[in-house]
Amino acid sequence: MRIALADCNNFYVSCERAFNPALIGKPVVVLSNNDGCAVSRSEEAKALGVGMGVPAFQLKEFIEKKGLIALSSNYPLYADMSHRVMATLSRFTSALQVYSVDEAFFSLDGHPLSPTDYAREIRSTVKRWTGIPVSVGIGPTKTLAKLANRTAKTSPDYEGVFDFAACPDPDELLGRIDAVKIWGVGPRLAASLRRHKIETALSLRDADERWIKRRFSSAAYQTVMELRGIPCLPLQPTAPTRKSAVCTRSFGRPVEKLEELKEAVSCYVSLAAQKVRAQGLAARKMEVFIQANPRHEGPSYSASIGFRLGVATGYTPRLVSQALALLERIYKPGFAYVRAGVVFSDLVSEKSVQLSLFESPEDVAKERELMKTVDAINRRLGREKVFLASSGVGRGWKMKQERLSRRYTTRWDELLTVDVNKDL
DNA sequence: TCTGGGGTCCTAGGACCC
DNA sequence: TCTGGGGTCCTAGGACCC
Repeated sequence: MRIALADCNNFYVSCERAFNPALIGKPVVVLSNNDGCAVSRSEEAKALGVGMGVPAFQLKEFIEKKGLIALSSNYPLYADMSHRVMATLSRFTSALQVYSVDEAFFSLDGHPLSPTDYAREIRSTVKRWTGIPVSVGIGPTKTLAKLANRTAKTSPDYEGVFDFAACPDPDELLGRIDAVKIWGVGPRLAASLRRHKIETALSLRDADERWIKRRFSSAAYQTVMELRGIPCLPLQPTAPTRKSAVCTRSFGRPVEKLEELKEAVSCYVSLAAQKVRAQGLAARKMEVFIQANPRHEGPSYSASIGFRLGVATGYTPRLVSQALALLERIYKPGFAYVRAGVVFSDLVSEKSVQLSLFESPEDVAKERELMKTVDAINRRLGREKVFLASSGVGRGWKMKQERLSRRYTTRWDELLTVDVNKDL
């Protein structure tokens, strides 16, 4: 069994560079939602010492003195580029598991070329067809493919492709990898392991697996087995249907009034419900939460409340009114709220929704038709052209995106134009 | 002054049942 | 004073991932 992991290098930054070559060779970061902090960094930015998750205000000095370029995140662009990369990868394998926006696992079994040669061909094709640089790691298990990918990325000698099987001294390599870098080992587990003198991938691999299972978890046990080359995490080529959909935002300013919170929650319900409907699903459970910033002066407060809907639905007006009722129950005046969110879970297929005695199938069909129309309009004319008045008309709940690039690939009016008479 | 957002899975413990 | 045992389901919270 040979599993490969293709992972795009600095994905968001690479997407920006694909359409704006002026960014190549420069220190660039892409900021999170609301321009909050750095979430993707070019190699040059990393070399400057810009850390992952560094808040935007701390970047100011880098921007002014070191020429750092900071961009707002452009999700429509990244989503489209992700599809292009995945479509390209899928030409090379029958079993592609899209693991995240910028990563995919796939099987390399049954190809005539050596795994390394095949991976090189894949890598150069993706670069040529999409402009996105990817690294490929190969191993007998997903966990080892992940580690191999890391090696492919961090050691320039390998030119973006590394096969664990081709490694002359795997123990030496594993001995150099900090346990916390292993897929599935987070800071908490790593700290506990350290207390037992397990500090590297090598020592975790050679730990007593029964003890690991007893002392920690079955997930940790699986990690140990995977490090030994025994697959516990199978390739899952078909994407499972989503189990939840959430929308949460920080406000960027403190909000005290219930009316304003209501607008925000209404807006988030609309967005999350749209995600649910986009997959042909309906929600049976909803949760609303609000948070008054513990970092601010004065007392902090946060609360969440869940509700089981009698009948699963994706109908925004119904969901909004329910959410607002929940919000009223947890709202306490006198706090400076900085964040709110909604979670939909227990999602079921729209087609198999069990109606109650009091629902008329005709009404439900009408509701669905209405939502379908609204979604279609918003898809064509841009997000939230049609929305509930309860979401407010002040546009106060939109994301802050002050340094946004164009949606080069998904909007006709934002296509890249090239002036052929001008030198680049 | 300004520190993201969207997911999944596991586990422990409570409620309840027989 | 002694106070079962086994099972299910649900929930909250933790941990981890990108």
